[in-house]
Amino acid sequence: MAYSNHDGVGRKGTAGVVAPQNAKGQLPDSSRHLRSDAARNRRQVLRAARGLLDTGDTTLPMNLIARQAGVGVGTVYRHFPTRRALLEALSQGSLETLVEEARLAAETPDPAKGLERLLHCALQCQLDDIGLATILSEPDFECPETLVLGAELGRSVTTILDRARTCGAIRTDIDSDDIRRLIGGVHHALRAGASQGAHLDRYLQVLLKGLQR
Amino acid sequence: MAYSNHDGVGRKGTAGVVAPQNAKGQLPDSSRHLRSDAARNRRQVLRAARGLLDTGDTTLPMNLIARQAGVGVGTVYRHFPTRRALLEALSQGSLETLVEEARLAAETPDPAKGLERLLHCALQCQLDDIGLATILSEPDFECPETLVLGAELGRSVTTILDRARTCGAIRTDIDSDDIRRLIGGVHHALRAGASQGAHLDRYLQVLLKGLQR
DNA sequence: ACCTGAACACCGTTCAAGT
DNA sequence: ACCTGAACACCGTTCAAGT
Repeated sequence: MAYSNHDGVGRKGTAGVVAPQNAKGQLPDSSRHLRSDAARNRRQVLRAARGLLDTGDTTLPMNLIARQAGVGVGTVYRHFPTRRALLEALSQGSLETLVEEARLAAETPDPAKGLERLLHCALQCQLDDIGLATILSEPDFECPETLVLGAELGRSVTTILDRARTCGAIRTDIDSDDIRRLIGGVHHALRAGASQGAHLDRYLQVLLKGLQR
Repeated sequence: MAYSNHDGVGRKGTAGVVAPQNAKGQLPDSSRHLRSDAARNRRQVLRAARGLLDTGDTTLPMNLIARQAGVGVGTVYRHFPTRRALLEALSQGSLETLVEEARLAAETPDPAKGLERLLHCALQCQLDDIGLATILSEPDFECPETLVLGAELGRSVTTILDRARTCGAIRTDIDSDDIRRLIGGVHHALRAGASQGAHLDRYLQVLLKGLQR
């Protein structure tokens, strides 16, 4: 995935080659015009936060992050005024991946297949990055970049739903926000047990069948 | 509901007439053999905690509870060694209600109707008491009383599933723990939006249809 | 511009001292 | 038996002082 190597640092497993460019070869807005020491601090903060998140700890204590990143707390707050902002920066790569997948899903010839593809990918992305799940569970974005991405995601979902509805594949009273919430619910159900993603296919089947007309 | 007036104090709305007996006319185990001042402190702690929980705040800060209850922190810890224990005591009444409803659901002649009744009630109970939702999302109970109730609930759910499976009403690869997780997921989905329970019927329909063979 | 870290309020948890 | 609350470690957040 070309989208994982911007400044959000890598997620668990990925080796963390931090390139200052996104897939379009531009510096992300949030890192543009940063003094080099500031950029470095920002990366360190994100790296530390990512480490904590991959632990499964979603609380992201600012003081702890500052300590692990080797910066003052104030620096963390300067770069990320709220925990939400930090979370959005951490998950930007995952969100970009999901947005791209949703776009592809919306282009799938068979609308039912497109919906299935969308839901599967959304679940998998949230399982892979709990930060993504966290920001999607509360859909008011703080950062301009993620706001744009979220809007694009919403449009793709709406497109898929419209097409699936038109061909009678799904019930008519479900909108894109319902999908967001239901996917969040299934994700929650998947996490609420020992074997995290082991039941993904089964629960996904339940959701897909449940959405049928 | 006869089960709401034990020592768990009332939930939101209920006027909080605290009777020291449960529906069977016995003192709950946790309040038996308590010195009268201890019993009073326990009630005060539960009352304060319930107030916080009804705010929607599920964090239940022990120090704050102690302050609001007018007792020392140590007293809170003495009665409730962990937050989980406190949560279980708070939700015992709701759990009893749900257990009773599940028993009735298991006796419903039509297994499909029984399942529908069970799921509807489980969702409604969790919407009514977020404490119940919290303890059910992590099914290892600490208090003997709630442990027993949880086991009984599990048996009813299993009974309902067995009967529904036998008559071909539902898929064969869903067990009672799946139901617990999926209900928790739908509950989560319902909370993830402005209008809390407004979509209950719709999401419940999705789940019920999804569970069909 | 940006960074630092002290400062203050607050929570978690324990435990010695009380009645 | 039971209660109190000081004590210590730690987090959230701000902000004056620095470079």
